[in-house]
Amino acid sequence: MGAVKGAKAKRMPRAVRERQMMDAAVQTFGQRGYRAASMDEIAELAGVSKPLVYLYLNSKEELFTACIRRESRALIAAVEAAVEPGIAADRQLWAGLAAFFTHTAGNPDGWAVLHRQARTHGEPFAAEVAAMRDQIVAVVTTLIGAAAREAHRDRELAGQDAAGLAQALVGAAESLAGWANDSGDVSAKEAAGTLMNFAWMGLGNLMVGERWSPSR
Amino acid sequence: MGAVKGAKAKRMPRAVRERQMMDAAVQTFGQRGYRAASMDEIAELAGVSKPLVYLYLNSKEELFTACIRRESRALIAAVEAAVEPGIAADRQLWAGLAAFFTHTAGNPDGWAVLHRQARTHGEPFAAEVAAMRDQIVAVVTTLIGAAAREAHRDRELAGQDAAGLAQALVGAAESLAGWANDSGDVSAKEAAGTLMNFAWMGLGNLMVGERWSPSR
Amino acid sequence: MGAVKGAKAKRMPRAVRERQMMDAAVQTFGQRGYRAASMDEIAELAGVSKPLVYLYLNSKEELFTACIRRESRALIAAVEAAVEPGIAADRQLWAGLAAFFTHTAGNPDGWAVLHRQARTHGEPFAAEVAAMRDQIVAVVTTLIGAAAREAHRDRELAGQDAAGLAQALVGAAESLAGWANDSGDVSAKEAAGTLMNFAWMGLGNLMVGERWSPSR
Amino acid sequence: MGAVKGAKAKRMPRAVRERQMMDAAVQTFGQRGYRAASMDEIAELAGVSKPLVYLYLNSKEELFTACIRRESRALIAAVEAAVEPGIAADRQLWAGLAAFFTHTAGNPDGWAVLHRQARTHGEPFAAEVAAMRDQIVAVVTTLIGAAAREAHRDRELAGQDAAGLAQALVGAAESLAGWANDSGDVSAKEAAGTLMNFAWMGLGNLMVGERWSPSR
DNA sequence: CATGAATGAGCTTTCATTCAT
DNA sequence: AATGAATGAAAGCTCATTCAT
Repeated sequence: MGAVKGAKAKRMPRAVRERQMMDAAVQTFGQRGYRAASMDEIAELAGVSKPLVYLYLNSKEELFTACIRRESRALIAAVEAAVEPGIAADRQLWAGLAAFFTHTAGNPDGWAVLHRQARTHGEPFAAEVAAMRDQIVAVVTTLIGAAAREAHRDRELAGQDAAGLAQALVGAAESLAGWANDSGDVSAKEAAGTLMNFAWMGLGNLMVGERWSPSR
Repeated sequence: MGAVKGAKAKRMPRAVRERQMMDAAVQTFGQRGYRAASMDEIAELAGVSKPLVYLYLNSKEELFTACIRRESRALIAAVEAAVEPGIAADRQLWAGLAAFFTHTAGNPDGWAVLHRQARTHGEPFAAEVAAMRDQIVAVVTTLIGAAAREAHRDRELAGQDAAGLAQALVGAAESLAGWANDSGDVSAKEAAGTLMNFAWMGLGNLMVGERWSPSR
Repeated sequence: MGAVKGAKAKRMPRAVRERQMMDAAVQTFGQRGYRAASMDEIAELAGVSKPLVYLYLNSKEELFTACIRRESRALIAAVEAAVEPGIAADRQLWAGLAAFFTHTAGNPDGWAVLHRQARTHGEPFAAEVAAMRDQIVAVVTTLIGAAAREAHRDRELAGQDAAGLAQALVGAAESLAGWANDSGDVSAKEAAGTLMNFAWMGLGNLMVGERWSPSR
Repeated sequence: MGAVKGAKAKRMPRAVRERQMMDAAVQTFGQRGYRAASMDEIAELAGVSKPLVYLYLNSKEELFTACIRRESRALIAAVEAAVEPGIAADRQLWAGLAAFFTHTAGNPDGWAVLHRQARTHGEPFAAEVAAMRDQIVAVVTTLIGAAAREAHRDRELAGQDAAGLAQALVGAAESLAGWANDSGDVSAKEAAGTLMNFAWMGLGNLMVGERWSPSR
């Protein structure tokens, strides 16, 4: 993860070459940032010449956009694959969060591209990432809706509210991820547990000793 | 808000010029990003020549650092001014959050510098903003501890727990602030309310219709 | 001499372009000095764009260092090629001096780079040229030692003495070279003759034991 | 020597201020070189504001020229003061050389300005230093002429020859000075002695008509 | 007598991008 | 399918020089 094949191998099929380039690009964009990443560096890391990068991916902007799309799809796929429909809503949420932490921890450059770089560099890219966020929000909203119905309540949360809550959840997750990494050895599942405690039970309940647990 | 005096006025005292330059820098860095912002643009926006910017602020890096510091101080000051010691912990938290959202909404470029740009562009700057964040997290941790004691419970939250929760809360707030600014039509008080609902009550309670309210 | 092909010829192999650039650089550095020479001027004189100069030679400092090295090697080679081992020491010395004056006269910009510019602009460059000078001084020291032995005298010049005399001789030669170039109308052979007259008649006496003393 | 008064003292007579500026300028030009020396640095070292430097000395070029003139005069004066007319020519030469070594060793920045910087930076300055050199050459020529007459020889050395010899002498002196400094503790008088050994024994023979020739 | 404020012009360096092969 | 050669444009930074006070 992170390291990219540098060994020169000539005449590879286009799809393979393209993947190598995107791997190199994600790594470079994630670590250096959009502006600081140079096409030279990306090409060298991918083990190809610069004109080839342009032949396949047209421009720095398109390359960055392609990276955002690829990483978005991968993240969404990881989260969606983890959520088992049919089980209780809170369990689904927990599974989704765990998958989110696992994927971002195992793919830090991709996550950096999505979370830090794409939102930092103006309209063309921010829109791209907003679309992905909307998809995640939709998943969360659905889960919350389902939970509300489970609770036998007609009054669902309004869309705006759900969007805000999803924002807060992702922000809390990001923050926890950074803190957990710095504090040493907190696993993705532990982080998901902590976050569920916070999000599902609320501080008010936590303070009177209640806890959320996956095996509740 | 954002707009800077463009009218050329010659021979101003250094302190005034410096403020103009920093205003222009915050605006430019916040909107374009650290790399994309050019010293030319900053100078022009400030209504001075580039050499003067260098004479007073030495380098792009120092200028950016100065912006981060100034905006950090302003944000901390705004939050601390809002928190009235002595009242109930949840009310204090709400007041702090409201001040936070108010300040970031009224100062979007400054907030972008702190939240988006400074953390995206490497160690010298990230450290600067991390220090400020730690100050805020410390305040929140204290509030959560106080709230736990108020709940007349001997069993306090462990230090680690409180710290983790504070991290999650601050992350959620940061994320919401960006979202509220972008969405345009969410007021600071609404955002603070949403977050208190989420954080204090927990999703579990929200879905069965309970709400947190400041006038509880 | 000095003039460089200005005719634009596109797509030349790297080695050729590099030589053109170095030619232009030596000319420009020699005439303007290190600081006053601009990369723009060098690139234009070489008939290429500035980025190409940087692509091949990395920086002004490295370019200057490369010039010093190339000119050093050329000068040493010219002198060494002229000295025929086996003939009398004074004839060897004369041949070396003549070659030295011929080379510097035919290559005034290169000589200016070595003698005037490199020594004037700080450690990185001065060290480079000092190494070359030491090589020449070593050769001359050896010659003087050999001459002393040829004089059938048991009392050789002490090592220190020979080294000091070599220093003085090389210094005198360097000084004369600059003067001969500036005066225009002094040929290399004339300069070599003048210096031999001055130096050898003195050395001749020293080697048979005579000394000058203030209290003579 | 070298260090310049930095203490601020207001309202000094013009002559004093000018001297302070020139001291600072010589030091800065000598150490940094003409181009690398900045008027800012000179003004600060002199303890005055930049406009004052311009008021008194008009421009960087004029300032540099003034430095060259002042240092030239000082060097010439030192040498001329040491040469006692009436004593033997070789003793006079020795006295002059000793004074030269003493002055340049005690005034390294001034000597650097004359020997390294002035000759390195184009016409306006090179001419200035050439004039000084001519004066020294004239002194040496006179001495040699006197010596030739002392030797009861009618045939004097031609002017060109004398100029070349003076060049060689100064070059040898410079070279020896550098070498002596690096080798540790060779005093000005010792250096002068070594050089006289080298030069005078040679000159002595030249003046009685001997010549070296390649076909000897 | 002395200076704080200010700038036009130029420098080194980098980068995204394109030919010609 | 792939690349070595080449560049226009712009960015960060510095400096000699001048006003207005």
